Formats: sequence, C-alpha cells, structure tokens
Amino acid sequence: MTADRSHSSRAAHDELRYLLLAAQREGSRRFGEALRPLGLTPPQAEVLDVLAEHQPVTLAALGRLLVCEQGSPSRLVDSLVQRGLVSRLPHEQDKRAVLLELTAEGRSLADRLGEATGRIAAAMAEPLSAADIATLSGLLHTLLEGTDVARTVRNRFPR
Amino acid sequence: MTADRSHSSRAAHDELRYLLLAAQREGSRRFGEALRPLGLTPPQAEVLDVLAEHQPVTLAALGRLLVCEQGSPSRLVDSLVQRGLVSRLPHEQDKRAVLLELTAEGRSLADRLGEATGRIAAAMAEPLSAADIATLSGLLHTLLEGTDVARTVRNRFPR
DNA sequence: ACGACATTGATGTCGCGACATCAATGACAC
DNA sequence: GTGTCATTGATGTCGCGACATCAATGTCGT
Repeated sequence: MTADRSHSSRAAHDELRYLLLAAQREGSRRFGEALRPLGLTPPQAEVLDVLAEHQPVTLAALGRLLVCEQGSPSRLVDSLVQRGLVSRLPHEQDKRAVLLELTAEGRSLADRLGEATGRIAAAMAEPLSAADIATLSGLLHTLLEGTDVARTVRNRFPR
Repeated sequence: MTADRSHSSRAAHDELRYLLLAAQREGSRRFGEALRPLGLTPPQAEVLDVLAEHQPVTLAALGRLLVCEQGSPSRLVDSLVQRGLVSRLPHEQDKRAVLLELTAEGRSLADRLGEATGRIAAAMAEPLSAADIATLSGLLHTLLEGTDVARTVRNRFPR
C-alpha cells in the first residue's frame, strides 16, 4: 500500500526511537527503585556486577565492559571506593594503570545484588514470554550490530 | 531442557536490560551527534517536535507528552526560551499555568529538525527490515504495557 | 464563605554520562 | 637513547533526569 520506501516508515522509525528511550527509562526507574534499599544506583550496581566476574581489572578494561558508560568510569568507581566497596591497587607492570578489586563488603553486597537483580529483571520482563524475550534480544542485537556497545554486550553475555 | 522456569532465564533478562540500555544510549549518541549542527540536544529536539504538533500547550501537558522526562520540564524549556525558540505566555483561565508556543525562529528550526530526524532515524534503523521494526515496536509496547510511558508513546504515535 | 486537598510551575540537590583536556607513563621506530 | 605517538586515569564542564520541596492558584465539599 505505501509505495514510497524512503519516507513511508518515518513515523515508525521515530516511534521506535522513543520506545527504546521509554523502555530504558522505565527499566532504570524501576531498577533504581528496587536498588534503593541496597543504597546503590543502577550504574553502581553494574560496576559491582562486572567486578564480581572480572576481578581484578583496570579502569580502562572496566570501561570496556560497562554498557552504562563510554569513557573511563573513574568518578563512578570513585563513589564505590568512597563507600568501601571497591579498592584501587597499583598495577605492577604498568604504572599508569590501576587495578580494581571488590572489598569484602563489596563482595557480600554484590552477592545480595545478584539475588535482587534476578527478581527485578524477571518482574520487569513479566509481560513477555521467553520466546518474546529471545526475539526482542535478537532484534536489538541486529539493530546494534557493528557498534562498540554490541561488542560489550556480547562480552558480558556470551552465547 | 531448562526445567526451572523461575531461574532459567535470569541471564536472558539481564541481557535484555543491558541491550535496551545499549540501544537507547547508542541511539541518543548518534542522534545527538547529528543534531549538533542545529545546536540542539535530543531532549530539546523532542520538545520542539512536540510543540510543533501540539501548540500551544501548558508545561504540565508538555510533560505528559514527553518521553524524555517524567516531571515538569521547566528547565528543559528554559533553555529553549533563552535561545528564543519558545515563548511563555500567561494562561487566561488558569493563573498558575503557562502556555508554551514556538517563536518564528523555533518554527523554522522545528521544520529543519523534522527533515534531519527522518534521515537519522532511517539510518539508525537501517539493519532492520520494516517487518523487524514492526515486530520490535510491538514487543516494546507489550513490555511497557500498563506504564505511563506507554500511554505517552501511544499519544504521540496513534495507530 | 471556607477549609482541605489537588495542581501548576519553579527551584535545590544529587548522580550520572558525554565530551574535552591534561599529565604521566608506555610502546615503538629509528 | 631519542623522538613520536598511543594509552591510562583524572579532572573540568555541560545538560540532563529523578526526586523533593515550595508558593501560588484552583477545586470541591459542605
């Protein structure tokens, strides 16, 4: 019916853009709310989550593993260091680099975080079936193909 | 194969969460980059876009039409007023309210914005077919069903 | 008319997140 | 070694975006 390929989907593209924004915002909002009892924000939670699996890691490497930030997340890490959840250690071979590790407190919080995360993520995706989630993830991967973030996500969630 | 329904999809849920974050971030990054020649940020562009269609409108009503912000976007609008793109007019019947309108300059910028938006959105969604986009949008609508943002998006993009 | 409550828009605060810049250090060609 | 360039992590700045608070105004029950 709509023959003009170059313009017919303009509204569809815009709607998709806003849907992605809306979904991310709504997810962050709910996730942040659920994280408040732990005293963590979603980005802080992501750092703990990544550190729990990739300890120890330099700041630059952490940045490459984070979806929530492009550059080096020094100030994000700062907040966690100040709260005693993460410690900075000097790197032996490279005096520029800093190694990040969870403290004991950080590790135990990361554990509690893992449980909370599972429940919340399941609750948020509740209106979708497992098949829907797979389809949705596949389409998002396709949408992002060739970008840095896509590589980041693949690193974090290998098949 | 995975029999434990309550936990088997934990990773899938987390991946979806990060994919949504990644897609939105990447989209915003590219969109903001393309908008830089116009001197606009993506949230500012959304305001112009909405105003061009719903002029005049109160601040609270604008807030209900925006995906990019929950509360009343007074400071976001401020930036546009300061740049002479939007004007605030007193509301006759309700002395609390303020009516927002595009200035002449705002209207012409909104026009140029519309063209740019179309090209950018198409470029970003390029790896997906029209059918994929429809599927993706449908799934995102389902994911958001029952939320305020879902209503906002439906208002902005009625079928 | 009046009092309780709701709504509007402004404002303060906090934590990002993108970008630019910078000093320190490292890697590499020669 | 030396010069050149890349990388690392810190820092400054800007614009959000969520939340809380507030004064002004409106609404509604009685």
